[in-house]
Amino acid sequence: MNDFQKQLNARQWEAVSYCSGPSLVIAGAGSGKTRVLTYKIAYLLEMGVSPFQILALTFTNKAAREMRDRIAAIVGPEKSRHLAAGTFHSIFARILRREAAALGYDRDYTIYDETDTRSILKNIVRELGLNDKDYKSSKIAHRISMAKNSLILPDAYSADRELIQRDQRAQVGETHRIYALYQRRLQQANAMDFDDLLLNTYLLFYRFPEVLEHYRKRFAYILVDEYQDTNTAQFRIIRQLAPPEANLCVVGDDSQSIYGFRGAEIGNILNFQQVYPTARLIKLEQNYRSTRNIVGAANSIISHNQGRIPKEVYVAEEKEDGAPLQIIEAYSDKDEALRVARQIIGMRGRQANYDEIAVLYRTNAQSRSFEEAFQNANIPYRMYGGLSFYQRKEVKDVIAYLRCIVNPNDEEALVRIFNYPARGIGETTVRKLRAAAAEHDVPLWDVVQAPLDFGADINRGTQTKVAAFAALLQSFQKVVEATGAYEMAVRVVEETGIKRDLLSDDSPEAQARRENVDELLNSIRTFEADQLEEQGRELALLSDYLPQVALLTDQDRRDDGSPKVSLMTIHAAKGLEFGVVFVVGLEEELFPAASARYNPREMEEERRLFYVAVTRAERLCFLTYAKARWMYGQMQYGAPSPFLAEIDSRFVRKASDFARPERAASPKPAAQPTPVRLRRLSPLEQSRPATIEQPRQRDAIAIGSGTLRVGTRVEHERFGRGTVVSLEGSGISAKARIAFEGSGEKNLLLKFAKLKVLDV
DNA sequence: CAAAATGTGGTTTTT
DNA sequence: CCACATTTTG
Repeated sequence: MNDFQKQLNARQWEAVSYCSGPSLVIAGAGSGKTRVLTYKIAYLLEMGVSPFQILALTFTNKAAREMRDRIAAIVGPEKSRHLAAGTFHSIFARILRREAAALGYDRDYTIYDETDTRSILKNIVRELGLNDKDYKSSKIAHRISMAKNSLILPDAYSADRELIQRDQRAQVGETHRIYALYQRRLQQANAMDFDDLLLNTYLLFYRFPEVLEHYRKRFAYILVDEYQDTNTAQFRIIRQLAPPEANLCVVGDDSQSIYGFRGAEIGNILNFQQVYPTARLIKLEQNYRSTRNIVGAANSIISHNQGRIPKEVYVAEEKEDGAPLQIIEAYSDKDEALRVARQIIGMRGRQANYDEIAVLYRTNAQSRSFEEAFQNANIPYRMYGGLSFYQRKEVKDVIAYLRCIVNPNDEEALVRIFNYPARGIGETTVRKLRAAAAEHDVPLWDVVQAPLDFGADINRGTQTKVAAFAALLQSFQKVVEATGAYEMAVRVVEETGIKRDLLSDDSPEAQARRENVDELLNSIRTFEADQLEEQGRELALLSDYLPQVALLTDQDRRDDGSPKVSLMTIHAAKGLEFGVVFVVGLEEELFPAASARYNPREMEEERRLFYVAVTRAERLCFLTYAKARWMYGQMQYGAPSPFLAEIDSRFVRKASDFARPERAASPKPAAQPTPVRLRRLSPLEQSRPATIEQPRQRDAIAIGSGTLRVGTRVEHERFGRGTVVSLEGSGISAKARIAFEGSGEKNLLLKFAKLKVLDV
């Protein structure tokens, strides 16, 4: 115990040892937050608290795994084994499984992913006869998700005039009806989407106080990581489980709240003390990660935000100043990537190894030029994000089979595998079967097993095929309760013809597909082995495997471990640290994102994102921007990000235009870059993009429906009515800047934008 | 039923 | 420009 205290600073120790009542730990970037969480749990265990009584909630599997591993390393695997430490979703999924019946679900419910959701929404939109231009599945999915995250059920949604009006303004006034149907369909399929795992947990506790009481008693100590990212549903569940005087410890940093766009409520952390008035506030402000320059720069960035929990992150006396942040200007996105590559080559071996370096960008689309440049320069890299392993077609296909076997009502999975591998059951047949199911209001699986009973009009040959398909699934279902998950999966791959299908093709792509399926099978085997060993079970079933695989992401996969430069979005980098960080694409319109420009709340989130990016760096931080960027098939010219000017000039240097990137061969680093004082851009400069060859300003440009001049009133399909502010370029590169009523100013390529001239 | 043509839209996304 | 989704075509 004394040991713990010695390994922590005073604040950290206070956070660890304060266990009687609620506490709010504000953990500045690099202040040892994970350390506090793990030591706190270890401390509780050492104090004799039973692991069963501790609930630790995180946002990622990775964070949960790390926490468990580190605790196990301190107190040993025995004591840490039975901790309820996991993501909100996985812990709640387990509770919901146990209590499924209370909510009218079966314990083997399926967890639907976004793809499943989108596909259902598309069907509903079609059935309701709504036009899918306005009712795009992504848009509807987002609205429904936001509602669920705010604990708004379909009935409440329909009754909420404000919500309905907001939807109507966005041309999706029927969203509430879609939502209601969507929920019905999920229930029918015995399925929950990600948001339901939270929503239904809340409902469970709300409707069944005795169930809540049970979990309240059980979880005497609750810890929450990354509290600034909780949404309303998560907050309300925490409040259910932890009454005002409970031993609740939430840890987070309001300055690192970057998921507002997804429903995270920064207010949860800002107002914590109002909900838990007796909460002890502990601030961890000493940064152990970064140099003085980096911390100074980060502080100056975040100081431009209003509405923060006051704190000043500082650096220990003995920590070095380090190099100032270096701003690198490039001519184009390609040039930017090239300069970054040269820097990396230059410092390789001396200042940093590949795996200590990260390139962080605002959008995934920016990764391309870096991939190219790194390939040319022979720099090994690993890209995070992009499409996940579990989203690959072949992986999803196998999982779809497994899902159907465990939960035959899982309609999305059933439809997916109907004709894979090809068995001559075409679209028409599926449509007929689904129609029959809808008409009789029964699960699709019932119709599949006896099409004629439900009046599905299909011919003799097709009937045979459908019957064979049904028999195949039934044969699996019969044995699934008594067969290990791995054996089941292997049998599926072999007996359904998936294996044959994959082997029939010897293209490199098919080879990759086989490897992916192999990897999936291996992961199932590993899962089973872990279960047998850890839980001391005799058999790990598919129904044990599926709930957790649905909650896995690509980040949960290991790679080969050879040193590589990391390429990722800033969002993906949260919680990580690197010796050297390149924050790239610091341009107006890109970072901060153009859409945030007129919205102070979003601007603050963008700024926090920038703060997160810079604070990932331990020793060196580079900030780069390109004066021109290839985007949407056009060269776009932009100005440097206004964020650059917000950094206190003491902590940055701008690389002189003549300073060459260091050469690998040179014994000493190149000459110190010349300091440049960043000043705020005057309004005039801001409005004029810093272009190399500025496109000519134009007085008038003719388009299909008339002639555009400054001041011309126009209408755009998506953005509505607006007024032309300026015109430039000609031919295919003709552009207009238009101030839209409601959606702000936009630069449009006339080649693409279908504008209608309104007045004459 | 798959390949080819055409259309579309294009932040971030821990689960 | 490029990734994708949908529609058309052999």
